[in-house]
Amino acid sequence: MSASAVTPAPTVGRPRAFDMEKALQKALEVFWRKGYEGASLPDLCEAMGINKPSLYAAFGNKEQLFLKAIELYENRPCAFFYPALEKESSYEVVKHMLCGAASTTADPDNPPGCVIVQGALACSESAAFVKEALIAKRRAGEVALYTRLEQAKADGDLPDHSDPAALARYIVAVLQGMAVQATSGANCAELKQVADTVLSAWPGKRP
Amino acid sequence: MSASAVTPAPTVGRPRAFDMEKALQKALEVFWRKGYEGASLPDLCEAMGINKPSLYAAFGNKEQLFLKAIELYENRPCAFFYPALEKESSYEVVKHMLCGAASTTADPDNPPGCVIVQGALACSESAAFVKEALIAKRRAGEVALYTRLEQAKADGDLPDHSDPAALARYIVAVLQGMAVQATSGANCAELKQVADTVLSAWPGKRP
DNA sequence: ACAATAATGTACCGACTGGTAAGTATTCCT
DNA sequence: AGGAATACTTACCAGTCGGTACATTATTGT
Repeated sequence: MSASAVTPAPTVGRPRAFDMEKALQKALEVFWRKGYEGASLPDLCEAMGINKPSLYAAFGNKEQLFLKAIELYENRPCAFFYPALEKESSYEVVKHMLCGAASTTADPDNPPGCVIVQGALACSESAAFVKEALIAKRRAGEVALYTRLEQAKADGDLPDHSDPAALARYIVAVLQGMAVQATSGANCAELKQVADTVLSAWPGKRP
Repeated sequence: MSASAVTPAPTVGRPRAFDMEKALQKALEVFWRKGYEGASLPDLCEAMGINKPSLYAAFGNKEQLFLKAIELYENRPCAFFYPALEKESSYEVVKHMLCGAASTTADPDNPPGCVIVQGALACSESAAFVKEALIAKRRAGEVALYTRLEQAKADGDLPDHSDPAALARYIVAVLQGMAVQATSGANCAELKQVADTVLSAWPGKRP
């Protein structure tokens, strides 16, 4: 499923002079900070330490580079999301998501916010495909949480009158709002206060 | 304070062939849908029904046009926010904000979302001024709500142990998250469910 | 040693970006 | 009627955009 499996390392020819994953990491930082359209090819090349032909040979084009950077984002900085679904109670699921979002979106070692939110929120028609891809990622997260909360309701963890779809949408809205707050300069402690506010009123059972 | 007061309508010379406010309304729609950088001058001119020299003569440049469009946005589609602060109880303040946001960001007659959120969330350096201006607008809203919730606490509307700053940040995060959800395709009913979820756990007194 | 293969650096491409110079048309004031 | 003032239209500007052609360099297999 990794890129090297799709494009196996060639045995002949001049070897690549840069580390693809490190370059992708640098590209992610640029897209994260500037968005898909705000990140120019010179921006990306400078950060990645390569030039345009190398970028195109290794990653296809700007759009494919972005999609690969998003894949890396989901596996590294944003790796807290799907594992949180495995927690035993809905309270802990939500707690891990909210605290993970607070830590990640306001991490001083990374650009502020969430690239899946701000990568292509409002953009020109030429970025429509990327915008739709990010919408799909956001919806997938919401659906996964919804499914988990359905199970919590079936388990008796959430009360009978609760609406898992509405709760999932609510939590996802808070996560996305925290990302916006991070780009506005909110720090981790401030975002954790938001998380605590949500958790203090969570209808599910406590651990 | 309006533009016509700063630039009084001239009594001599060829009269302007278009309605400045209607043109500004059209520009707002383009910026709302595409963001500051995603909206090109041909996009804006076509929607406004004028050509570039007329745009520059009437509005200055793209940046000033954007700032004037945002001003219009605050006075029209987003006019619910500051009046909501006048409501008698913190519950009603928050209710009006959440319901107003649900109606505005998912209004089928307007682009989805909130231009103050998505107008310049992640962008290139050349849009830094616009980005900072939008951050300031978002913070101003949060501060205004914070001040109102401080008063609610002093009034005994909110419990003594409550933290108005954290509550204001929480509500603003939900509002911004709702805007992101609207750009992802959420409709008004779905966003109202988010609003209801927040309101059902609001710590303030009910009307 | 030599072909085959692949990555690199340079230099370029057409299209588009925000912005403007200059000439023309329309109005008010005298 | 004529001048002054303003807006409109056309055509253009330099700079940047994403993307690539081409020659060069570095490696492997024979």
